[in-house]
Amino acid sequence: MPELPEVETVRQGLEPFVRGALIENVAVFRASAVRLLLGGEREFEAHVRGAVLDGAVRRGKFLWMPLREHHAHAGFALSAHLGMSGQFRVHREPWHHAPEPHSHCRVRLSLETSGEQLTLDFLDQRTFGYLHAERMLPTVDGLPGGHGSELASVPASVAHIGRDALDPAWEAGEASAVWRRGTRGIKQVLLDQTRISGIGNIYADEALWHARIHPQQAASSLTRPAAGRLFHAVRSVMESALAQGGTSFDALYVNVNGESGYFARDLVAYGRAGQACGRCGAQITRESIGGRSTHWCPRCQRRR
DNA sequence: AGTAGCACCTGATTGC
DNA sequence: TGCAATCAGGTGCTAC
Repeated sequence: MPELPEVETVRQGLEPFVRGALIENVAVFRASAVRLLLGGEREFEAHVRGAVLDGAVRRGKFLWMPLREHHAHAGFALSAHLGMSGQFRVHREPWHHAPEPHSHCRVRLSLETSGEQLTLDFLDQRTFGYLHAERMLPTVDGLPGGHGSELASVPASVAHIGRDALDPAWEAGEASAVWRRGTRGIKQVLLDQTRISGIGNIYADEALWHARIHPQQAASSLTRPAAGRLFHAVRSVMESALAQGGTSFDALYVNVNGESGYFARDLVAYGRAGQACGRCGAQITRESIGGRSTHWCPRCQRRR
């Protein structure tokens, strides 16, 4: 569910609350919502309790909060993946005055930051998301590991993913060289987080519509101009969505204050099967590709 | 090495 | 009304 614009909205929302915040207490309500190298929620709790968070960083759909260099926590981060339905919610009340945890609340943290006591909940209906306490590794290229930090390091579980779709130092030519490898259709390549990180099912369909490319066109056959159009379409769609706080269809995606995003109004392909294409008027088609429902205009996105 | 298929979950909606 | 089937923003492991 949450793709790059939604995760970035969450990151920006968390940032002011978690920079310099001390984790005073932790409660894990569902053991499988936390991971640790050696396992066990007790160990997770012991690991993060007493740590000081140093801001919020994102690469692709992965989020993390580095732990400030300080005795046991040096070189570690509290990382998170929202999966299909994860969310962070900030309550500006201390632990004992915060609302009863929601039935989907998997982990609750109490934070102390510049004199204010906060309660930070991690909710996740479908439980594909998780929190993780893990070691930071240096990035292979020495470049900053993620959006929101200058540090050239990423959590171990993030090390395998590709460049962030909004990485300002990434250029269309480099991206298309990465995409062209292999035999799959371009949509499946866009969803492969090792080739480009941050795109999910909504924005893949949206970007392909804007670039007028058929989702099943072999990635290896993309012309240079088509790859360039796609690269820019990915960025402009993601930037527009971010400016509107992301796409919310229901309560499963909201920001840290519980507010929805408004990009659903601007979707031109995703979820519009049977409706008229906004460019040519043909009916938008929907079909399953690689196990994901895929929407495109059969007239202006031709396979070549 | 690259790729397809499936497992991991809960809950809302659809159809009989 | 009840119940089963289907679908949903994602990732990672396994077996080819």
